[in-house]
Amino acid sequence: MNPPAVVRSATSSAGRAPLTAIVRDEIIRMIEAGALAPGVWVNEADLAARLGVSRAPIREACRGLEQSGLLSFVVNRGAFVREIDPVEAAELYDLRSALFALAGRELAPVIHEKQLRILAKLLDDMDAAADDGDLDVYYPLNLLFHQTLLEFTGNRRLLLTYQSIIRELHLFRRKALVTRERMSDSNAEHRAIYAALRAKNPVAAASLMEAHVLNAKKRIFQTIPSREAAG
Amino acid sequence: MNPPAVVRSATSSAGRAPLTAIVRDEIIRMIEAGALAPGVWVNEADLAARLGVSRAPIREACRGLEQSGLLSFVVNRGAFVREIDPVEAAELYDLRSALFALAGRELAPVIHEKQLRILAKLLDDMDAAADDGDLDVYYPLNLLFHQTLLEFTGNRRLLLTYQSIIRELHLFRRKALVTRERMSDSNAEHRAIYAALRAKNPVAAASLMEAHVLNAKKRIFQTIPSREAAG
DNA sequence: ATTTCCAAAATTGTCGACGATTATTGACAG
DNA sequence: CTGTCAATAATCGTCGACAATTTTGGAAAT
Repeated sequence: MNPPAVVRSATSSAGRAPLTAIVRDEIIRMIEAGALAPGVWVNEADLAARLGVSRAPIREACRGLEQSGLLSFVVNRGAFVREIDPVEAAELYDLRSALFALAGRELAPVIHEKQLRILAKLLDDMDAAADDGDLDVYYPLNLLFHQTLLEFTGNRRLLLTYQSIIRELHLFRRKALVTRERMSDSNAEHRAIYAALRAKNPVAAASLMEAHVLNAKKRIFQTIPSREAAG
Repeated sequence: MNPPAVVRSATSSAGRAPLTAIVRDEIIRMIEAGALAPGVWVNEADLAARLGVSRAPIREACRGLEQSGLLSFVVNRGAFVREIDPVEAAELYDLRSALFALAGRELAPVIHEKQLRILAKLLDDMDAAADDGDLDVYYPLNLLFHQTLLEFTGNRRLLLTYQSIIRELHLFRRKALVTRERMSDSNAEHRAIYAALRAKNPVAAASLMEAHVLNAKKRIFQTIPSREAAG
């Protein structure tokens, strides 16, 4: 008999975290790592065995992930990682642009020096990565830059909704053609946003941040769709 | 006996809907009907007995509702209807205003005559209700008007996100002081929105719709908090 | 070789059960 | 009368089991 996987020790001291939460995070991790690609079927028994738990916490976690748009259930066939088609991806980009603009409008009046320094550091790092043409460095920094802006607003709800949309958008697996030039262009937009925030100009920040997301949308859809979706 | 692949309708052939979905809808209904007030504990065994099912579908449904912000789980104590505090309510209003503005921006360029007539009818009905000072008629019409605008955009994702926020906001149970005058003011804003849409002016529509939600926010927070939450 | 059919295997949806944790009751002391 | 604390009851989180449904694999037929 296989010993239970070492999973139950997330918070050891007090009452341990419910298995459902652990499973939920693990599935999210697998999706983001690519171990669970869009369209792929989620085998409950298999996951249960691998995590050393029963199917109940698995199913509860999947129901949560269904609601957050990462999984979809088909009756008597189980749960599947959702596939985002171009139409829905476009809708998600529009949503994201509106939320990002809102973040800018809320952040500009209240941003302070310490926060600006953190952003400036990220901008420099991204420029360095762009000069090297190193997407593996640029991409996470880019995500972090956006997320940091959202966090600085102090609007918890806005951050959560934004993150949820980003996760879903991640299921739209069309790779944009990322060139050194595009990274530089993108970071130039970041610097314009930074300037508007530093100037504490809500209207400019909102406008630039909205445009920034819509430009990203354009770049994705201008890229010729690759033939890799079929499995 | 191989039916064409297209008509795999979920209605008749494949038996009944999963219990989880039924339970989920029932809990939502109870919340909206006030049978489950914010802060109230959701008794799993009780619900299971009343609906004639086991606890498994109940728990799965609750996990979904947790993710959509209507319930919150406390370890070893179960699920509770969430309570929205003023801070979070304010955040939700801001989100809602951004989404409503986006709807206006997207709808204005594409709205057509048939849709405008439907809106005009709603406006007239709301004015009638406002003249009568009948909130019980005005309030549902008001909800319908907003939802219809979202539907007309054709942006499914936007509609879903908006509805989710509205549901959560419903958990912030502070009653605004609704007078005949306020209903008239509100509907005057509706008519301004209608005019901007009819003129196919995205900028004006977005701006008016954003302001409309922010005015509603103001009205809620100007109302003196009532002593009814505790219990 | 392809299609049709049917039994076997796999999987889902749902249920009841059990230990662990939390809430409640009620005796008892101050 | 009030507060403490143990015994009891209620509830949660989790598990394994089972019927219904779907998928699989291969034999039979075209």
